Amino acid sequence: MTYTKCSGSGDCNGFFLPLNDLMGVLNGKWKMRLILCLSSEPKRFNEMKKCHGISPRILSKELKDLEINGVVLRTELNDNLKSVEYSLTDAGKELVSIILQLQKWGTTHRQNVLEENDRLK
Amino acid sequence: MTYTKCSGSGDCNGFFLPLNDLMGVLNGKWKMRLILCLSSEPKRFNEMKKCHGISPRILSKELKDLEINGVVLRTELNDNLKSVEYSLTDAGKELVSIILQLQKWGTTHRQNVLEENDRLK
DNA sequence: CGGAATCCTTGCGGATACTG
DNA sequence: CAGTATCCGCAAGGATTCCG
Repeated sequence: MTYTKCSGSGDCNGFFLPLNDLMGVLNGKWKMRLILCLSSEPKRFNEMKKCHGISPRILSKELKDLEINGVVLRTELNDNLKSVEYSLTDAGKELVSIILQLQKWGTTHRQNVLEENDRLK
Repeated sequence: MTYTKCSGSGDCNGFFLPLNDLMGVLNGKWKMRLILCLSSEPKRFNEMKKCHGISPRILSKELKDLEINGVVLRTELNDNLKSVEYSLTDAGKELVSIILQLQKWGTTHRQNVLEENDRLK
């Protein structure tokens, strides 16, 4: 698996397979947000819904996706309140640190772009 | 800016702002791929097009987005061939290492999920 | 409380042909 | 060679209502 050659029609598909997997896990508008949201502490369905202004249909679907992909753990609490708690798996916690790096990049980078735009005026 | 509290209607919006920026930069189906594709060496328009099977309209748009966000640098070569070279900026190169971490996560994680599914049979 | 069902809109991305 | 222009389908995401 080489990084340098990208000739031919689909030579680099093998190289991008793991990235495809990754994007299948983090795709969409909400997944990274939800992961960060759970990074501090486990939360219940309605807690997350209120926080982000996400519709229940989407939230349910996204959490299910994350659960299937081993990022999130769903736990039904036996408190006679039918409440459910969502938390991060170990794999999910590994993702957090990477997402935080991306976030940090976003912060400093936004700063740079803004300064650049100022300079061009 | 606290990580732990997420109560109220939109308290955590401030926290997620940098993530929004980041997702504006990396959103869509192609951006991360293109960044990785350029990580080894600068490439020209048609090189990238052939490699990924991406339509010219999308490729053009994606590259323009990446350029605006300071990830990619567009250089017109003076070789009388009207050829254009795309390369990564320093900010873009910083992104590569993070994306590679995500990719690595995808690899090991895919493995785990597959093993888990085998175990359940 | 934690969802499922239903309906609807938007815009992303693809295909193709064309241009300077 | 490096894009634009035009058209189009589909799926992601949103709003709302209902259910156990």
